[in-house]
Order: sequence, then C-alpha cells, then structure tokens
Amino acid sequence: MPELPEVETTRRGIEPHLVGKRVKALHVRQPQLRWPVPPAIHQAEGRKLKALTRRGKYLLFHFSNGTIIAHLGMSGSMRIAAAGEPPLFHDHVDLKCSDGTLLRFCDPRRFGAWLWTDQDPARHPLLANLGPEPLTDAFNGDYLLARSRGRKSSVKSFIMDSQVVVGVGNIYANEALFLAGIHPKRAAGRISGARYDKLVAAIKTVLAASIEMGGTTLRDFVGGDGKPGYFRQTLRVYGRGGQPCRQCQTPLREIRLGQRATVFCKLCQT
DNA sequence: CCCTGAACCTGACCGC
DNA sequence: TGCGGTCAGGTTCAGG
Repeated sequence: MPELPEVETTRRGIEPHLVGKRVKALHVRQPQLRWPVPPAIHQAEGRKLKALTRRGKYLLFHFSNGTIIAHLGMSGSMRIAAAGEPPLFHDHVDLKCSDGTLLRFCDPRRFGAWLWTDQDPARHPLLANLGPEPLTDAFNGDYLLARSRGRKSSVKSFIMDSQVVVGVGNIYANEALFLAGIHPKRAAGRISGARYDKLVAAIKTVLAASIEMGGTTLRDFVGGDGKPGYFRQTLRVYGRGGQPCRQCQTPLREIRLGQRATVFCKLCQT
C-alpha cells in the first residue's frame, strides 16, 4: 500500500487520536517483522506521546525517553480500532493508550518495522542517510542535477533511491516521469538541468495531489481514519500497460526495470 | 562509489 | 477445485 502519500495520510489520520495520550501498553503479537521488534519498544509504556512525525516513509512516535520508528513496508496499515475489538490474524502490534484509544498495526507480508531508539532518531542508521523530503525546497532541479552526474543507471531507479530523495515509490515514479515527458530508462547522468527542473515539479505535483486526495487506494488501503484514497482514478500510466496513452492514444508500454513494473508512453516520453 | 539482484513474507490471481 | 507460477505499493544487503 504505502508510498509517501499513503504514509502521510495514515499519519494525519491517527495523529489527532494519539498525540498527548499516555501509552498504557504495547502488545506485540508477532515480533518477526522486517527486523525483530526489540523488547526495548516497551520503554514507551507509561510515557506520553509528544508528537507523531514522518521522515520519508517512516513514522516517528516521539516520547520523552526515546522514539518508535515504524514503517508500513509493502502491506502494512495502521488504524484506530474500537476498544475490545478482537485482533485479526495479521494484526501484529497494538499500541494501547490509557484512555482506551487503540492503534492497531496490520501487515500481512511483515515487511514493516517497529523499532525503538533512545538516540536522536535522525541519526539512526535507517534515517541518517536519507535524501531530502520531496516537498521541501531542498529538493530542486539543481540538487538532482548535481546528484545525477556520472550516474549510468536509469532515471527511474535514480529517483526511487531513498538516498537521493525519499518517498518516491513505484507508482509515483512512473507517474512523475510521464508528467515530465522523460523516458524511464534514460541514464540519470545524461539528463539536462531543464528536464530535472520539470521532473522535480512533476514529483511535487503528483505527491501533493495524492496526499490531498488521501493517497492511492490499491487493493485494500485505507488511511488511519478508515477512508479510502481516491488518487487511483487519476493515475496516468501506473497499472495501465497496453491501454491508450491519455495524451496521444498510443498503447502504453510495460517493461521491468530493476524488478519493478514500469509503464510509459514511447511517444510522449523521450 | 555505483549498480544489480536476492532476500525478507503472504495473498491474490491466472492458466491448466 | 487444486496446483504451480507470477506478481504486488519497500528497502536493506551482499557481491561484482
């Protein structure tokens, strides 16, 4: 489910239910996630949640004595559940507040993560080397141009590299490249500054629009407030291989690039 | 440093 | 209906 817009939708959905509340207990039913859930996670118990922020696709639960670093992986979701609601098979973690509020983490594929750090989370190994947030001014055409020089890999792999920029997953990489008119296989190091300006604008547009619409609902994604996202209806290329380009009617091509489905228009993207 | 492919895991779907 | 193969929104890690 989650790319950055889905994670941000989740954050916005659950934040008002949790911030300022005291954690009564963390129930870890299945500790075998992307990494084992460390016992230290229980240090959050008895503490008040100071803030719930996002860095890339990581959700950060800030407490006075440390931080929970959570990730939704490929299939994870978080929702506010009714007190007393029985957990389903893939509901691996519950965060229960002293007022009865219940945050429930479901993740069938278990690529998600729940970790604890008592250091500055920004220096945690998983976060320390992340690129800029895509919706900030630090992410601009000059930056991408500088980072891409000498790179032979495809521009699509390049913008999906979280050390370059966070939050651009497979759906939005496909969409942004279409909007910018850039062929996904083009070598990152041989793209002009003007085209990178355009690509950056496209990435910001696509991500912002999707956040605005509550994310892209594929399969069963729902935000923390239980509402589905509506961005799917506006997808230009993702999931549309073989169907006509919305600009020129040419059938869209679908290939695999770095083991990921890649869809583009051979006429509109060069 | 850069790049590629494998790995983690379950479930849905397709063709036989 | 069942079985095997393929694919899925992410990310780290090992190896060349």
